[in-house]
Amino acid sequence: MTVNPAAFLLPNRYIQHLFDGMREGCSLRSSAPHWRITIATITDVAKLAGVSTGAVSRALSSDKTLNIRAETRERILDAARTLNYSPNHAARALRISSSGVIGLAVHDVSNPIYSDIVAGAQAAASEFGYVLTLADADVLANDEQVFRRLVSGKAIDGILLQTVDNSADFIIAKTAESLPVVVVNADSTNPAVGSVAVDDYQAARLITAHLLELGHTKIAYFTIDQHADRASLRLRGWMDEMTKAGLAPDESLIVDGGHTPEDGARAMQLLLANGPAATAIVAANSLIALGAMNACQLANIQVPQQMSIVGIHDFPLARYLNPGLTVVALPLRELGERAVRLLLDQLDGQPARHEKIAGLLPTVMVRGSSGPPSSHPNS
Amino acid sequence: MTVNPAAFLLPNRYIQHLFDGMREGCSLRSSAPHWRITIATITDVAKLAGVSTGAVSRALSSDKTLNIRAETRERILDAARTLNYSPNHAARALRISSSGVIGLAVHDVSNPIYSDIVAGAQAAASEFGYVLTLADADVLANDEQVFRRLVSGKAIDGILLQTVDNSADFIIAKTAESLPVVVVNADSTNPAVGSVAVDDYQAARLITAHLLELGHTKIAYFTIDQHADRASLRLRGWMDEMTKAGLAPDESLIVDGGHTPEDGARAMQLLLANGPAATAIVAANSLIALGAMNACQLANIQVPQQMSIVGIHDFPLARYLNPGLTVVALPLRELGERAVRLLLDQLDGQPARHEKIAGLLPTVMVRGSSGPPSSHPNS
DNA sequence: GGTTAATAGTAAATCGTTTTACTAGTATGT
DNA sequence: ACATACTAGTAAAACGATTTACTATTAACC
Repeated sequence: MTVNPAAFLLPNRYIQHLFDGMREGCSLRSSAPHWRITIATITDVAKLAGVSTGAVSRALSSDKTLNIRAETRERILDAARTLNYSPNHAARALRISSSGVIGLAVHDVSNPIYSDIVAGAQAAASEFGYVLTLADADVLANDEQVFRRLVSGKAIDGILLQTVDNSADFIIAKTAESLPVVVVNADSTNPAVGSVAVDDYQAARLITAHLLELGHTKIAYFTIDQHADRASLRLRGWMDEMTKAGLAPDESLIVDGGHTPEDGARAMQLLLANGPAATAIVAANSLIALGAMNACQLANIQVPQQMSIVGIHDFPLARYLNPGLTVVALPLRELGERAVRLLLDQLDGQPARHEKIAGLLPTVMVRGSSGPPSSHPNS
Repeated sequence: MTVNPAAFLLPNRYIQHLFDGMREGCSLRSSAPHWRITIATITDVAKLAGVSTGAVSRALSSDKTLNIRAETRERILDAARTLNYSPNHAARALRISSSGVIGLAVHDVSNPIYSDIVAGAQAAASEFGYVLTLADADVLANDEQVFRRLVSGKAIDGILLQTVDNSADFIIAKTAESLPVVVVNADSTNPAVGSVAVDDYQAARLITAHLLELGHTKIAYFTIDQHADRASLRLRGWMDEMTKAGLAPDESLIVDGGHTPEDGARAMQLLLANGPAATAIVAANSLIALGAMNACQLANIQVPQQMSIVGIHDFPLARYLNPGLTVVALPLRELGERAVRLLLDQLDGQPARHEKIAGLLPTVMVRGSSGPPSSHPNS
């Protein structure tokens, strides 16, 4: 969310070596006469070095089975550098039938909940020399052409799918027949489809425990209407933690939270209108929590003095809310990274795996929106 | 920022026609034996229809110069449907030397300020049958390999660059020699590079006018340290509007605002510590405004009663802040769309153009963070 | 009946790589 | 002197689409 201050688009230190020796004079067959620089092909390099294209290809990829004199190798490398050669992506992809591109279908790029996943995937992909193409899942769903071009046209080697509900099971299964697929933060029953997930259950328990420690006993839960499986894990986390504390979770404390701030505000109004006197709320996602907090402000209910509100998942702006939103942070960046690794393993021919991110536990970020209940001795 | 409620990943209605007729039985030469479905090539279609591959290609692209019987054409179309054929992306790209992919180099996908641009570009790209590859500008800058693969490898047909400062001018010029380039929300002095920008000057004037109308006379300005040219336009907008109102803009009212919420908070503390008694602040970007608002809360200064704060650029969470942040909304979605159109025009061989988005004026979104000054009769 | 024109396609080159199989030439061993 | 092995590469066939130039066949016209 914050801009990296050191992030120049293309810093000066980059300029030197990148364009050294780039120049004209390569084979001219571009159909677009207005580009001044023509891109060198492997044939240009071969000619300049006085060898065959095969030798160039094998030298540049340091093929061990190629017998070549050190001097010749140097000549080839020099020629490649001089012409600023880099293999044509399409030709290479066609020959080796692999594009070096992986797709990430995401619902809403601007949703802060997903941006960490994207960042993690981006990092892991480029670490392994892959390029990440961000496809809008809605576009994919609505535009058959684009989807076909990507999947059937072999434009991508594999795809990371972020599902929001379970209605896509069939299509995932079908896609997985022609392409490696990993579903992100969802469980997959399909053995051909890999999956990674964070520990939603633990996260819900931890954040509920935080409220219990503050002395709350009447803790409501705002559900999320997406990710059926993930949602039930979070709900169960709240339930189990309540039960463990000797508080039988009251059915009336569970409110339908939707998934947007607007939905969260509605849920809050509902709770205030006819619910029991809850003193705290666990929202199944932070956007819901945000809406709930907003509704409290409109209804003149002090947060956290009269109502503590916490969310599941941290996002960069959460600490700048007034009050700052207490949340449990999920390792979503790591989720994105692991998803890419899983996909690359499948590309290597390994069977699909199902992982849960266990190493990095969810952590509670205490901010202003949670405090002891007003009836509690601490208050 | 909010999730589109209708956004299933791949809705059921999509399933029917997409995979109708997908089946096995095509030519088998996949090197990965664990994928059950092999993708059909144009040769498979030609064989099934009993024609040459040339006929298939020309029929599917509805080549006008092809003389073909309606019956034969039907047979070809049927065969393509049956095999669920879709042209191999790499082969096609190699032959026509155009990938159908455009790159968008963005700094921080998760920055809410940029997400509208991405969404607009995404929409426009897929409208014209292009795929958008989101490249992280930092990765591009740090990883020569990736950049070369994209640019010199012809993996993308053109690139949209979002610059943050002017240090990249040289590299942009160099890139523009081999690829069409459009810089987004920045001015370009290079005639070979296209550019689109919103009306930052008007935006600053409008939001300043809003504060003046409320009765403020001591309006401070928090500068932004990026986008040198854009930044000065915003500053000039504030200055001119102040001057027009007969208020000679006091130099001490201009504070260095940085570009993150943290920077904004620091600027606020500086203003409070030794500045004159400003009653309102125009922040050159909304993240700065957010930080400033946060600092006020920590310093126990009521917003907007004791201090009005407004920002330039709207983002989805702005209305859920407490109080909601008054901003001037920039047509950034349109900016992304126009950038893509400009790039596609350049791909068509048209010269690079420089556009300012004039049709859609910036609009002031009044929320809770701005109000009349306490000393004003209205208050 | 012979020329021209339209119809209905096809054959083959091409895009730029990668990779397999092969070939000269030289060196080694017996 | 002959077979064997090594060195230092090369030639050519893919990969899957597009496109240009061409070819049969039939029809029309004078």
